[in-house]
Amino acid sequence: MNKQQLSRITSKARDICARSGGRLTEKRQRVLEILLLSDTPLSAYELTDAYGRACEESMPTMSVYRILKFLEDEHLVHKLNSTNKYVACAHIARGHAHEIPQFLICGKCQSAKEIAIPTSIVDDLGKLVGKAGYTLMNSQLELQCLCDQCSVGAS
Amino acid sequence: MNKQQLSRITSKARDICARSGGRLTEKRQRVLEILLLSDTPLSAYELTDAYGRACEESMPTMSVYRILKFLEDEHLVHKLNSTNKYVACAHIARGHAHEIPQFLICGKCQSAKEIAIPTSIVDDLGKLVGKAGYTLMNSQLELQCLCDQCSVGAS
DNA sequence: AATAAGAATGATATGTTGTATCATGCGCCC
DNA sequence: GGGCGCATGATACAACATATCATTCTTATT
Repeated sequence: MNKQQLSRITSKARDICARSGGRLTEKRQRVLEILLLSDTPLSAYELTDAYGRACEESMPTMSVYRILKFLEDEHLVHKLNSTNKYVACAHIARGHAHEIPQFLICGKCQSAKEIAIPTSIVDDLGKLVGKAGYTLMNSQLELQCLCDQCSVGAS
Repeated sequence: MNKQQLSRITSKARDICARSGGRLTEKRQRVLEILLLSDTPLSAYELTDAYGRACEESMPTMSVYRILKFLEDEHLVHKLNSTNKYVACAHIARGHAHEIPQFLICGKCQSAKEIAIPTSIVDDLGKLVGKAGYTLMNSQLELQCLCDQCSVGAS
């Protein structure tokens, strides 16, 4: 991702925050940028370290958690429950559809790709859940995978 | 669950362990029983407490973790990654098919129901994942739901 | 510009989940 | 019954997360 793309995304993110009455402060923006530039999801503590390296000044982990919560509330960041790590939303630049995010997580290189679940599968799941006596409230799938690159390397 | 059902399941569990060269010791069996009798998934620390209450003697949490690992390896217990809690496998008594488990977790009463995912949905997911450049290695879905009972209560 | 209100961040403590490691106990086989 | 291996206990610590109160920064209003 180049600088231009990054600034386009953060600018869009700023708009999204403003619309909900929030503010994308410099620290919040830096945290978001670190996640946008990272190849893999990061834990709150890894983010704390990365922030320290990137900004020549440290941030308490507590603040990182608060900022992550803010960014999650604005749908700019997602949390991976299976790994306790955080990723930037892949759809900030384009309309930001608020679809339920699905993640493919490579078990080898830890990369995570955000994809959209087709309506048909969601519907099938919903029916299945209904037959079991439950109602689907939300479904952020996190699928344990191997990415093609790691697949090749392991051959 | 009555005593007869319970002993039928633990007996079956003992067979499963024996077949893989393991032993369902008294402590392992007690931990399994606590999970079988619990209405909701339990964390390792909740299990430690429950064990203490049920058995008039305490067990170090470390041992609970070890026992949970053993039971997981024998496919007698599953871990819910989204909540860091543990549930007894719902299929111990009947052949124990080793399907990929799927869980419906009620956000209100915390109950978790283990269901089987139809092959068609798994296949669809696999294709989707393939198109995204990944290979599905394993898929234990944990769907955030509301159970019918809680649904009614909230009306 | 002074100031008051509220939002954002810092600092500190503590709770929760999980792993590492070494010691001890216990059953089983020869 | 002596030794071997598996199971458990005890202790320490690492990683993830929240609670709470203090401080600083923004912004609106006068």
